[in-house]
Amino acid sequence: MENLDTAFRALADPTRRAILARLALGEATVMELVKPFELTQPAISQHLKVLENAGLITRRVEGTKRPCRLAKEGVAEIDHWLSMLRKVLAKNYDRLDEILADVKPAEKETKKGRRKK
Amino acid sequence: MENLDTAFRALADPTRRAILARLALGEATVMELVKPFELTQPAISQHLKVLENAGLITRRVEGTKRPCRLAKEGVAEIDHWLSMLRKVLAKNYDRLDEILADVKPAEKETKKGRRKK
DNA sequence: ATAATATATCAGTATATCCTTATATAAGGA
DNA sequence: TCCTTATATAAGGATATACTGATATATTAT
Repeated sequence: MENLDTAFRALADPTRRAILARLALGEATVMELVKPFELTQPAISQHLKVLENAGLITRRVEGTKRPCRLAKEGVAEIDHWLSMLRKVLAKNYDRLDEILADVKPAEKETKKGRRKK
Repeated sequence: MENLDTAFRALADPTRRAILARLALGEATVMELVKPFELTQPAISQHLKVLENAGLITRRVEGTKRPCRLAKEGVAEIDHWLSMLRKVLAKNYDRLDEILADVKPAEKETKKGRRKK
């Protein structure tokens, strides 16, 4: 699942998350996305490339502008993977906790008392 | 939000996602986690450190073993951030689409016809 | 004590990432 | 046509990552 690699790596950068957050408000051109940051235009363009490759945004051509917007599918894919963990944590975890709660008191004496020095 | 950086970066590696998937089935020790991979034990230990720092797993001490398990909170945090995008994409996007559908036909003539050469 | 097992840490290396400046390309307007 | 604006790409440097093999540490068994 190399696509998830790309997607999660894309989300690992605060600038890129901020860009996505901005795009959540609606389309924006590259220069509009540059403004709020103390970064150069090439830097933002490179971030946008990363986001596009990750399937998290799409771009239209409008004259010399390239308005960007969020891509449904990309977010959905990530979401899908996370839902696996989410389910486990929501449903099974409590039961697992009980199991462990049972195990812990019975835990083999760990001899911490006679540690050297 | 430096924590989200760490969390998403942790998820960007397929080995680490596989480890999490394994832990979704229940606790496992380091050596148990090493087995399924063609990686050395130090490699897995390093991945576990990354996952722990990201708040995605926790570890108990049990004799010489360090059983690992998923950490609810970490997943929740990521989930929380993603829900922002999810909401936008689920609720507002269609409306945005309509707006853009309106704009597009009115889009300024882009003169693609007279491109050089 | 000594050895064995489970795990962590260190040193080194290859590759990737994030930024910058400089430059290329493409469209729109004078 | 020439100039400007919007964006992309290239080159280079600093830092981070993902491994490996070697070694350190802690716990348990003998």
